[in-house]
Amino acid sequence: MTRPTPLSGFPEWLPAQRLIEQSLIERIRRTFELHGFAPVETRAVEPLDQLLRKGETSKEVYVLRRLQADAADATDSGLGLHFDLTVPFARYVLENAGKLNFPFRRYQIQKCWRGERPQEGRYREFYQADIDVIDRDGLPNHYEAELPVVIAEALAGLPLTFKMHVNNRKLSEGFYRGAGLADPMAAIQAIDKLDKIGPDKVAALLAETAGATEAQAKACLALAEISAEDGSFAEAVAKLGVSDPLLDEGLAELTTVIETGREHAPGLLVADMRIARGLDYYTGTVYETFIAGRERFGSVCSGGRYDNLASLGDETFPGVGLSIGVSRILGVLFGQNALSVSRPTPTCVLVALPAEDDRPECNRIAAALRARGIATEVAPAPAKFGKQIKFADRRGIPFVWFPGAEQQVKDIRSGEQAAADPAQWTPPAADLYPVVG
RNA sequence: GUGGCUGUGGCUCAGCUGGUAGAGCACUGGGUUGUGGUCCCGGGGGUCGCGGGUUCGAGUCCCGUCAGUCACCCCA
Repeated sequence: MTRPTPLSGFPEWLPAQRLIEQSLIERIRRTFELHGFAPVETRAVEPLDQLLRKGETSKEVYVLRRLQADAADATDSGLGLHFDLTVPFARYVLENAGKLNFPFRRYQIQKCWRGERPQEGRYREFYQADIDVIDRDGLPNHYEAELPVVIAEALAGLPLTFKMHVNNRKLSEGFYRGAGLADPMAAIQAIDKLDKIGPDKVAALLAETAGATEAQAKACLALAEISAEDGSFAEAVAKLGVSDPLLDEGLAELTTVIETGREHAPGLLVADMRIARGLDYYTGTVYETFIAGRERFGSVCSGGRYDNLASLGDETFPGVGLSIGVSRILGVLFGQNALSVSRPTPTCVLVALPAEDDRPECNRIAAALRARGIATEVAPAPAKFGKQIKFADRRGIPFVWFPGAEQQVKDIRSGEQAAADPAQWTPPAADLYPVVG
């Protein structure tokens, strides 16, 4: 059989990288729980109509089908792998509304799948770490200010600088409406392309899809120019001379978000009127996060407020959420070798095996160490001690244990060796588990 | 889905205008008789991505295909 080749877009890491990935996920998980978000895991698949109902581009959804299903088989109901965690969560909330307490704050760290052409920092199978707060009927604005603070803590300590760009759909929509545009939503989608196609083409697009006059297009572009790390953006918007009640609402909400961020996550947030986001279910604050110097990688943490994603009859469940692109951040970290791990295996102690007959004794030593939380393995086969030390050295295992009448443990980095009792001996805390840093 | 580039031991790569497949690292055995890392000597491992064509002869040239990769699109 020919050697299997990697599947593009479906990354599989070596143990050292997986340890780094796990430590990043663990760090995020602990922060989420520290802020009182409850864990949830949803199934990998959703009915296709659920996945597609909010205008997602259908071509990126991986569809699930039984190999034996024939064309006429109607029970082959059309399942697709989820492409994010927000849509499944909205479905989950509706399904369990009666058992949940609102406002409900949950986190979810799971794989997602998108059938796009992969490239650096973009995968077809990847981890997202998602927090959302969903309430019943109404959702106070302060949650939109709270979530970025949680994210800032989750990502703190990574050797990367994050900038979260924040805008508010009400602000944009109100402005466009106040400026007299017929189709504010079309204008939002046109402005979303500003970075890619430039102001000239956006102006043309505004005229074409949103029915903007030359002066209106100019006003839209002027709004998109505004950005600030503090509340001063509101005055800049006011200077453009457009007034609309929805605009005022958006300005007030965005000010709350920015000012809260200034206090609890200094340096993270920037109000940026050009952030629009393609998804049409957002109704308030929208977020996109970039790594300083790696803006081309795209957003590594995005989300927003959605008022209409989940509704049941006349009951609505408005929410706000943010998703960390764990795999994408990891891609950047691996790409610049920014993180390393002290060893590629959890094993802290290798028990040397003098002869096969000694295995029962070695197993007892290993059990005694494990009972006290020390990751231990017994050498695979009897061999000269030099070889067994080499075995440990190759794997970065810091300690080799020699059984016998007087048991000894050797730190193979320093060469220090001393008598030790498996019921007593403890390694330095830093050696207990692989350290990521 | 469209276009550019690239496919040679596990890894990084060399291989001339076509002439019988190489190096370093890694692995493994020994020197060193049960305490490693250095050093020295030896060993294993490759359908040259796959299929076809040109040729006396193809890793090398041509066509196709698959995979990887980058860009577009879209997004975490």
